[in-house]
Amino acid sequence: MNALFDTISESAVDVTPGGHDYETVRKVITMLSEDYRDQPGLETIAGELGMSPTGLQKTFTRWAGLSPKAFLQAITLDHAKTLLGREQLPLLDTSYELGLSGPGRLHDLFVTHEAMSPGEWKSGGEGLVIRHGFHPSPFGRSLVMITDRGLAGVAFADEGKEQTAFEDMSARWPKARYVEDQQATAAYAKRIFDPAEWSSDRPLKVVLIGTDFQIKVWETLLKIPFGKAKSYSDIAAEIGCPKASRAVGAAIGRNPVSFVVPCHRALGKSGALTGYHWGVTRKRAMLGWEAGKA
DNA sequence: CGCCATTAGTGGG
DNA sequence: CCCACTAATGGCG
Repeated sequence: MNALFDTISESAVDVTPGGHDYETVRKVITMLSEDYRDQPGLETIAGELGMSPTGLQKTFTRWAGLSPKAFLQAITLDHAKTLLGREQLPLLDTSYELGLSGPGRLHDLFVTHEAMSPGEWKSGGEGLVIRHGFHPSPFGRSLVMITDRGLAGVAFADEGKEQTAFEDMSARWPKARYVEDQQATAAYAKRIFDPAEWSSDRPLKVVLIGTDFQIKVWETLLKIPFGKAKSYSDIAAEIGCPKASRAVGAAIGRNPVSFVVPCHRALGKSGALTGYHWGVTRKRAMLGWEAGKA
């Protein structure tokens, strides 16, 4: 189908250069979110996109692991509420102490993290060398940033907006030295977006650069298992600041390592998506995608 | 009831 | 001052 298969091959997810599948999915999600009152059918949507219903069906299933109908089900408010329901995590979880995300679920992205202290990054990343590159992902083009201590940033850009994403990220550590190095970041991209690469044997090293409060919030996000979600207020309670849910939201919004630190798994108490730094549509896509793999 | 819109309280940066 | 929150309140089918 696509002759230009790149380094990330043989996966069920959309890893085609340019993230073509995601582009289709993004449009569908946008349409559904706008017209959710009058439930456009598969035919209508396909028509709008200039695709055949079967073609759309195929693209969808390849991307999400779900039929469009099931996907629609997976991104409703109702489903989001289900993600929030039940299941309290033990407050002191062993895997958390080890810095692993999630209690041993087979297909989860295992992460070891290290916090960079305020003193170290306060200078705006002075002395820090950050290598970066863009790569296709199931959620559009992703910008991956690494230091010699591990992964430091993951961002997303729609077609043609790469520069914006880069500026957004580099503004966070204005004094760091930025070096383009696609070769180095490609390995990370592959690890991050292909579930087949997720394994506890070979944890992904992440360096979290933020304030104490932010780090606490991000660590809490890392404990939310794949395919689940928590409300901002749950997270606030868990870090011992039950009234700070709004501040939690702000901290989550500053998470520099999107997707890896699963900020898309934070929802409003009602199940509403409420916001996402790289666009609520992308958040909806991530939750739907996880629903298809969970 | 249920679904908005508005408001006040809130804590971190 | 800004903000990816939330519970309470009041209006309107």
